[in-house]
Amino acid sequence: MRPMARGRPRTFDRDTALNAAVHLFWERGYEATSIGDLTGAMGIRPASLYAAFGDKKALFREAVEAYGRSPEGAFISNALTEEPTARGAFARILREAAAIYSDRSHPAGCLTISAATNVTPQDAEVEKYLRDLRNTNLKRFEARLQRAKSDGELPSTANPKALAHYFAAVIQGMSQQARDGATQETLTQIAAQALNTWPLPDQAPT
Amino acid sequence: MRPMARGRPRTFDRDTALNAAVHLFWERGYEATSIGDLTGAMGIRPASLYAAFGDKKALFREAVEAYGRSPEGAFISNALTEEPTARGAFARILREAAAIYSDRSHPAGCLTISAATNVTPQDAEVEKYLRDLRNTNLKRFEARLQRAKSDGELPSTANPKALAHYFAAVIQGMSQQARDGATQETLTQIAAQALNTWPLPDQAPT
DNA sequence: CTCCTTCTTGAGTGATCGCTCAAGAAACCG
DNA sequence: CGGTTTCTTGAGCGATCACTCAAGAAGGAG
Repeated sequence: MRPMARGRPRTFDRDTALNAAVHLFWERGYEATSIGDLTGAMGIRPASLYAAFGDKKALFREAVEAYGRSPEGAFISNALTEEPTARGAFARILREAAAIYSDRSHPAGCLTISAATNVTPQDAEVEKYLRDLRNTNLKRFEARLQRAKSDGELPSTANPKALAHYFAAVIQGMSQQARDGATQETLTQIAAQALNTWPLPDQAPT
Repeated sequence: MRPMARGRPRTFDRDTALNAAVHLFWERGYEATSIGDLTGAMGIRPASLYAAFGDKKALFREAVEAYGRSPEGAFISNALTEEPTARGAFARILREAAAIYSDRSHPAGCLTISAATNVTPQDAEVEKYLRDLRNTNLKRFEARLQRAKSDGELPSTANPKALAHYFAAVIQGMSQQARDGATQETLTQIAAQALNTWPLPDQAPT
């Protein structure tokens, strides 16, 4: 049960403020975004931020989780669970990445890929947090491709782990290209080229 | 002519100190590396650093230039100028990237790709400096592929710009994978998969 | 030797970092 | 109404940031 609200109510919308933090972390990354930047964008004072979210690292983790629930952050998981074939899943992932990473209504590229690249040793746990997320996605890729191999969608010579790393690398490269200014058209061409390597299935016996 | 050395000579080796700076910037990136980190690794005091290199941004630019002259930073340019065919050049680039990015004798991945991903607005020029380097490499890729198309090495249907972005994305993804812990074997498999998409030449008339 | 130049040393600049605290304000409960 | 709880406000904490300065040290020139 949700306890009754007691005391002075919060004067700002927590989700709205969190979305502002997502935007800033997405654009600049963890350490390059200061508490002052955050309170400015969220429209609150530092003490309110700390009362509502804990400290900067806890706010960042909440921001990453919120990003992961948003359409821009969830499209990979959605494709993996919704598409019946592995090829369909990766084709959709690449196509949607091209559209989302270059969408100018939000920062370019992927927050999980680029928000904690340059950190001081004291924030190494933040870097590890995102790296673990990336490597978890890698394992999901590999598991989906292993299933495709077992199902016969991929040939018996296919290497699920190598293919998983390959598609992960292409997606991370597309994120970087988007942050460097690539258009949706260009990213879509990268995606199409990447999908050209999809292994042909075993020849049916004649 | 080199002017005569006057005044008290420098007590440290400038190139050795610069290499220490390269290593730190490569590992952590521009803003996550403090002057204190640098002076500690270089074995000098702040005033000596400023006397020898100017300010932090000038030191970073010198470090990037030194990286670009090192084998780890020059291998792409070397392959483009030394290999007679475009396919040979990109095959070599991908193969060497797999070896260099995962080499544990220095930080993982590519400095140009990862050293200025997360910067505050006041250091935006540093981010732009590396981005311009990346986009210059992209143009070199495109020019080499355009030449291959003119030479008939690539089919008349090939899209040099799209291929350039594709290979750049794969290389940037390989750098990220290396920083996330991928081994040389895994990176080599990514490289092989990427090269599988090389367009087949026009069929010779029969 | 003295003079001149340049580098090194040690201390310290103002600004910004993440974060906190005391006091006041705004809700509900009885 | 008073009492309790929680949030907001404004000021400011110690630490670290990039950077600088005055004084001294180490070389060549004359």
